[in-house]
Amino acid sequence: LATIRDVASAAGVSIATVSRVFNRSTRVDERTADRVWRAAAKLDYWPNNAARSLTTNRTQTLGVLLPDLYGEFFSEVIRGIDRAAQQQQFQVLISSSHAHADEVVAAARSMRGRTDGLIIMASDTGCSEAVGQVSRGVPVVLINPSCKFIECSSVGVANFDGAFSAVQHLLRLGHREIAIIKGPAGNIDAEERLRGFREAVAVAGWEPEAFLEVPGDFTERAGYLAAEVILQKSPRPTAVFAANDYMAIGLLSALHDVEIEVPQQLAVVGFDDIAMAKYLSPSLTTVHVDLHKLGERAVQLLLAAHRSGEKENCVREVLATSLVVRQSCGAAGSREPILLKQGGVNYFS
Amino acid sequence: LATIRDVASAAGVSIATVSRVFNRSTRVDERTADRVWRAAAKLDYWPNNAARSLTTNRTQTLGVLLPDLYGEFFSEVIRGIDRAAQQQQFQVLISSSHAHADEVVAAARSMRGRTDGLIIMASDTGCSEAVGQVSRGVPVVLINPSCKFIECSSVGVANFDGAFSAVQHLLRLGHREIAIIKGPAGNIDAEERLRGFREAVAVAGWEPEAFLEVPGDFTERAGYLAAEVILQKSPRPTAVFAANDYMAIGLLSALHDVEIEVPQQLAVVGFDDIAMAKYLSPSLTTVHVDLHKLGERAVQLLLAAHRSGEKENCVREVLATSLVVRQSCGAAGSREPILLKQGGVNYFS
DNA sequence: TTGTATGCGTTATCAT
DNA sequence: ATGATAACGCATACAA
Repeated sequence: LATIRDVASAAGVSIATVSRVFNRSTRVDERTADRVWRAAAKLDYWPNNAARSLTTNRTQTLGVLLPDLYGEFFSEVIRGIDRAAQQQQFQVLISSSHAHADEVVAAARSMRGRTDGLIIMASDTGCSEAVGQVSRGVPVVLINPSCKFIECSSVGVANFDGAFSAVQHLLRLGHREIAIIKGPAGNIDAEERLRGFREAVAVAGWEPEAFLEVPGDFTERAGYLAAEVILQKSPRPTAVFAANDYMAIGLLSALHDVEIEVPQQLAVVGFDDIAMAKYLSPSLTTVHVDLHKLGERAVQLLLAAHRSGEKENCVREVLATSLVVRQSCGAAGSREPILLKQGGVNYFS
Repeated sequence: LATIRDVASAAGVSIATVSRVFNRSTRVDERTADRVWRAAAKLDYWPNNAARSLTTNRTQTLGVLLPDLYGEFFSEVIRGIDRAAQQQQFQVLISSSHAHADEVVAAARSMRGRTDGLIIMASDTGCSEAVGQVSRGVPVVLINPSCKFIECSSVGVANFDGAFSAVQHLLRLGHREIAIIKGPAGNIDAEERLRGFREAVAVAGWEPEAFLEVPGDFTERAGYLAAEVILQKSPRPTAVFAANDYMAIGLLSALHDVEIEVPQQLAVVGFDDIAMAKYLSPSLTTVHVDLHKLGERAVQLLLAAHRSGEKENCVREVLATSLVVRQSCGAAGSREPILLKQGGVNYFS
């Protein structure tokens, strides 16, 4: 593989000139530059990024640390990250399966020297020191921060508000026996959504303690298994708020299997509005979250910090949610003619 | 940020010793090593990977070039790649939105010096020279190779076989008017699936020319719009083979909107078996592809080439497909009790 | 406009 | 077992 020296000698110039041509740093004589480009093309030369970042101390790369890659949730966030990064000529170094604090620290370390900054998603509480330790050297942006006390920019989702409005909607429809399928313990999103559920109940003048809370872990399986608990309670709930869509989907499967009609016999609401939600039957009423934007904003905050010399004060953003009323909660919900509603534009964008 | 020199002086040793401790290369006196670890911990030191890879010429990173990141297809492939890479202590550098040949070349170049190898997915035909040019310097593995003539390892999907068996199934159910919604022109997957469709028809003793072929581009929208064309044809088709699941989903939406019953009035079969397929109503009969394994095998082939000094002969693998018969094609298909079938294990793994 | 020379943080090859 | 030092490929301050 050709180096800058090969090109220099092939073009009859010094390596400094070759460097200048590739970096467009100083004015170079047009004919000299031309010779350089030719030589480079012939030798199939392109600067070695490892060497380049060693001298410049910039990598044009940002690292992304995720707990997992499964499902539409992460998929969409990554897509947002990738697009925003690409727009700024940045590359993306991904590393997943980091649930615990020590794994996050290890992954962050192993990226040292390869990234200009880190986007970390660690929804499990107890990652505080981990992030604190990591964020000393490199600018860090948190997605769905699990701790409010860290000095670190972050972008999150209005979990509380979303859950609150979803449950409020059920209450307004007349439901008085509402169950929740909770997310995993120690997960900040899960806890906030639970808080929103309880608050909506309390504000409506009821006792949250009287409402059934079924444990779950954000997997479809948990939603499926929750069905039994819910159906056995007496008086039987007339509505269920699942803390995420996958659990709602599992619940719908179970209800289908035991031939319980949704929403007539049991109303169901989810959270996240993954792509699948509108294709289910009945289509799923859920809390919409702009996951793409979540990733995009994380990148923008990170690059802002990176450019301002990392000394900026930390910025904390929270993305608003909106309730998407479909069929699974009864009443107003209807199956929308999916495509026609979008007009002529490509609705994938 | 601390460097190896800081640690060396803090521990009262030379930088060579620090390097040795971190690389476990030579035997180092236990007490000396201990001093080094302590000093490193105190200074929060970790080797700079850019510098390391400059001298070792290894990056422990593999690059992934994709045309897009949208949808479950890419999501699952990436997940397979990430897991396999992580298992081998490799990191993953992602770059998407590379539809055209020149973009692939540019992306590959911009990764020079940061990766030990490249996984490229460029299903568009005409990327031959691009890949040929790229694969000179770095080991490359192609996913769904668009050209059989390149000297390069690859792992693909049995598109032809999958389409063939899907259409054969429809023919066996008695359908004689079958339409296909095609994938984008120039896409190798789309072309192979079309070929499988035609061949199945021909083998059954019919004229492929007499069967309706509706253009599409793998998007849901295309499937939705195809409905009109299909329903207007006379005699009206009794079955449709969509070249991927997203188009099948779009078609199902349209049929729902105009109140055509599936499968009674029109049978539908898809391709890919994305997670959503089994939750649709009716659940979608489709050709299953192990996308996770696709990514995994790509990594394994790449690392094998990387370790063997890149001089190995190219290996070409093709992953088999299997038809998953559900409700949308009528007859045998039934809605399976999704979770119960999986037993007690976590079926996400 | 162009060339020379230094340093980036490491690993690896010699020494000792 | 440990230390000195030469690469690695490039950017850049300085000199010409």
